[in-house]
Amino acid sequence: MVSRPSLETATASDPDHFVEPLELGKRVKEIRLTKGWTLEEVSKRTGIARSTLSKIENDQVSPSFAIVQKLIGGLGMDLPQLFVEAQEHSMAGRRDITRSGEGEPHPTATYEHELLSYSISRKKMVPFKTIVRARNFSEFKEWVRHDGEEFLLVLSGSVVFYSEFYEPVELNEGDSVYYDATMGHIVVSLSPEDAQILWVVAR
Amino acid sequence: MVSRPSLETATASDPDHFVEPLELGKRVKEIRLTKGWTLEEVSKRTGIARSTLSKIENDQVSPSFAIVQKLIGGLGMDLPQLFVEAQEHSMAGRRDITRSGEGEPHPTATYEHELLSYSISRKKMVPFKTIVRARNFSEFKEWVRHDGEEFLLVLSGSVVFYSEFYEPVELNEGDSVYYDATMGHIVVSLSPEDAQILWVVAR
DNA sequence: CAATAGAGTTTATTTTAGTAAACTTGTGAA
DNA sequence: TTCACAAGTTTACTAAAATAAACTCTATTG
Repeated sequence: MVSRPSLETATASDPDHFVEPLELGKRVKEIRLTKGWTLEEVSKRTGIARSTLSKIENDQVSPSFAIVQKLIGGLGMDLPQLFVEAQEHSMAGRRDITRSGEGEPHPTATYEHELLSYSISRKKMVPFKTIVRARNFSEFKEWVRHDGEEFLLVLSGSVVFYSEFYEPVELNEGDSVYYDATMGHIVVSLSPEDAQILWVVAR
Repeated sequence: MVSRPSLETATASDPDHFVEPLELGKRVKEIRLTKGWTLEEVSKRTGIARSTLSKIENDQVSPSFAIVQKLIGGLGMDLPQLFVEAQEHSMAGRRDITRSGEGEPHPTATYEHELLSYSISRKKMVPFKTIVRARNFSEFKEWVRHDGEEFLLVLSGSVVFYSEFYEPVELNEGDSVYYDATMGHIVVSLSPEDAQILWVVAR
C-alpha cells in the first residue's frame, strides 16, 4: 500500500473533477525502458532525484510543472508527445478507395456534397466533391466559416469564389485556391451547367 | 518583488536545464480573459483556490500536475492546446489562388509534379497536381513513403495504385483514395496518355 | 465622498512534492 | 554460498505548492 494519500485523495475528494486522465507514470516508465535507461541515468540527465523519479513512475506524487519540464528535456521529447502519444494514429497502414460517384451524398440547398473516403473516421483531412447549385451570393444567409484550412480545386465548369477579406474572383476548370476556412467563404456557379469542385478540409 | 524564490531559483540554480520555455501563466491568463472569466469563476470550475490561480498566472509557482489537469478540465481545453497554441496559425485570413498550369513545377523521372499554392509556407496541407509518367512498378527503386496522410484523386486517364499492404488497384477518372502515407505507395499510368492526378498531403 | 462590493494580490499556514540516505531485492562473480 | 553491487523502493526530512483568510485597489452607488 502507498504510504501517502496524495493522488488518490486529491482526486477522490474532489468529485466533480475527473480522475487522472492519462497515466503519466506509466508513460514515463515506458519511455525510459524503451531507451534502456535506469532511474540513475535519467536522474543524471534531468537533475531529478532518483527517488522522485521512482515516485512519479508509481504515481505516488503529482509532479510539479518544473519537474515535468526537466523530465521532458532529459528524455528528449516535446511536451505534447508526453500526452498525445498514447492515442495511436488511426490511419496506420490503411487505405480507403472511393469510386467516382460512390461517395456519401450530403445535399444542401446551395451545395450538393459527396463525401469521399467516409469509412475512415479520425483522419487529418476530409475530402469531398461538390456540385455547386448556388448561382448567387444572396442565396446564402451568411458567410460559411469553420475551423481549419481548406483547399478547393475546380473540376468542371466555372465559379466565383467570394471571401470575407478579398474581392470575389472567378475560378475556371483546373484553378485552385487554398485559404483559411475561419475566414468567411462562399462559392457560386458561373457556368451554364452547375460547376463541380473538389474540397479538402484539414483541421 | 516576489516574496519567494521558487521558480527563479529552481531554474537558475540548475544551469544545464532550460528556462521555462513557455509562459504558462501568461497563457492561462490569456485564456481566462478571452472567456471573460474572473479568478473566482475559474476557481469554482476547477476547484483550485483563487489565490493559487493568481500565483500561477503570475509565475509565482510551478503548479503541480494535478493542478494543471484540473485547470485544463475547467478551462475546457485539451493539454496540448495549453502549450502548442502559442504558435499562431499562419493562415489567418489568407487566401492563395493558383491558376491552372501555373503551379510550381517539380519534375522527377517518374512523376511530374505541379505544386499548388506554393506561396503559403506553413500550411496544414500540401496540394499538387501530378502527371504520372511511370508505366511500371519496376521504374521505382523502392516504395515511396513519408509522414502523414494522403488523398489522391484521378483527374484524367487511369492509373494503378500500388500499396504495401494491399493488392494493386486500378483507379479511373473521378476515383479517389485516402491512405496512410507511411505505408509504401506508388502510382503508375495505365491509360495510353499519361494520367493526371491530384494529391493532397497532410502531416 | 464615504460605503460597499468585486476582482486580484499577499500573508500565514497546512499540505504535498522533492531529496538524500537508508533499505530491499535481484543478479552475477569469486 | 556469500559478497558485491546495481536497480529500484521507502523513510525521514526539507523545500515548495496549495489554501483560507486578510488585504489592496478600483469602480460603483446611495
